Amino acid sequence: MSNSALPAYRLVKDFVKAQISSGTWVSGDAVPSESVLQQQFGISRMTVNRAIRELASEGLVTRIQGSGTVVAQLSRISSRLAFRDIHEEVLERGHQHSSRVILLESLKADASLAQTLRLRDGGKVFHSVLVHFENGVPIQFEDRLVNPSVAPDYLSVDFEQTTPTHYLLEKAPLTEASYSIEACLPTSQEATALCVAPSEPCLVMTRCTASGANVASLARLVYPGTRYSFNGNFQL
Amino acid sequence: MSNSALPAYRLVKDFVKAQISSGTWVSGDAVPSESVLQQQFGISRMTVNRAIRELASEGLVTRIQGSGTVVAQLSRISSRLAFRDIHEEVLERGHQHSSRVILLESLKADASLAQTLRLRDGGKVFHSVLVHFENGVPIQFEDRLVNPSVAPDYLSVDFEQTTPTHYLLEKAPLTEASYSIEACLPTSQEATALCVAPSEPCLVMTRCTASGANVASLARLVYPGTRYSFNGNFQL
DNA sequence: GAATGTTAGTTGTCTATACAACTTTGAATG
DNA sequence: CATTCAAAGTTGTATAGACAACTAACATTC
Repeated sequence: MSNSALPAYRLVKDFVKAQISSGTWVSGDAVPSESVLQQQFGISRMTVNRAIRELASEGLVTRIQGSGTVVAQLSRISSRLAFRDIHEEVLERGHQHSSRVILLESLKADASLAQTLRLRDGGKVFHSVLVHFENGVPIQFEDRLVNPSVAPDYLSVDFEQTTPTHYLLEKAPLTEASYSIEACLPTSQEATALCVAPSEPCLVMTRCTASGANVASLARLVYPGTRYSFNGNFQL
Repeated sequence: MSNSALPAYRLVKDFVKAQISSGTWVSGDAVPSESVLQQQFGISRMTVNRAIRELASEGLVTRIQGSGTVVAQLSRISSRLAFRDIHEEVLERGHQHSSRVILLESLKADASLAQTLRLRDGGKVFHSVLVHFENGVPIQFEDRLVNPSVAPDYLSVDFEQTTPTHYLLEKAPLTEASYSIEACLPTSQEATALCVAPSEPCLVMTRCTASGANVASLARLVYPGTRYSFNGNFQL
């Protein structure tokens, strides 16, 4: 079923990967120069260059102009962690998604909030609180603050039809985001909304997203510990 | 301080990125074909090809051979989550790392464990339990099962000098890993070792690593919720 | 020995060209 | 109308060559 004829640059990549994953070459070892690989494989230097350049961008080797290429330190496993819109995520599992709006309001920013959202002190901020359900079971509590200059009509959106994440991504292209994942106990409001005991640990993601120069939104996403986990995998 | 002369492929990349981050081009929009960009920038097609190919590997655009290139769905933020050796991680924060070995033993695998580690039923498995400290404060409880065929002398290593993660990475090049992050209550043993109340939520990472055809290790890493969080960021 | 210049080797970038593989469109055919 | 075929456009891969930028080792000079 595998492609009978892999492109040449893939052969070079796979060869180097095999040396690394078999332990033949270890961290710090020199990778043959482009001209050596070029001759060994009987291909042009540009093709070798592409292969090794891609390996470098994948973090497997380190290149130093003028010096050479070495096998990278693999002490840090690095894998892509993806945050999908909760709506899409649930649908992807073949389940049904619904949500309930608990609160949708406008409030005045205090000093620290104004600073986080890069607004003037006392400026208006939109605030939404929702619960998301997967097949009728509460799975995410979403408490969100939104910069009005990014989404002026945020308060008039029907968030039982579309999610705040989806709406915001449409209104303001995402350019930057930072997040933090912790384990916390839910507040009493969160425990009630998620139908969990106040003593049950929850995964809490705090996420700040920016669009260009504006901070778009600050969200606190609470997941019941027994019903949700972040998963991922890494492959050489 | 910025490079006065960026290479041509970077100019093309930055141009396309700017269109996306400004919202001029949105998800699904067609990106100009390579020949169009080639003429607009007055450069060769290979250079344009490199630029767009790299954007595709970064997930910003989607290419379909024969059809064209479109702006990708950005509904999933994807950022690299790195797992570093706890020792390096603590040092990187400028703090001091130490660890205490609680248990180091050999045991017989039951059926389910043998299957997970891809061993024969009843085979020998190494088992280690450690606590890691950051500046003397317990920060990670590490319960680990190790495949003896990958690290035969695991039991004779001094894990107050080196960490299991570091040792295993040296003995067996990592080729694959999968992980899961949850919020749980600690077991009584974990609570005691981490000096936290049994009711305090903890972040639990379960991680399975493989080296070639062998499953190398299965680890349960427990972090006190109040002292640890996973952080990351995304940038267009 | 120390400083300087030279040289060979390496990676970084770019070009012009070529052909293959695939998609889409539209024309020709039945 | 439906099918088939052809053509144009797009991306995927590869080449041979060129020059720039940088590093490391060596030789020369002071």
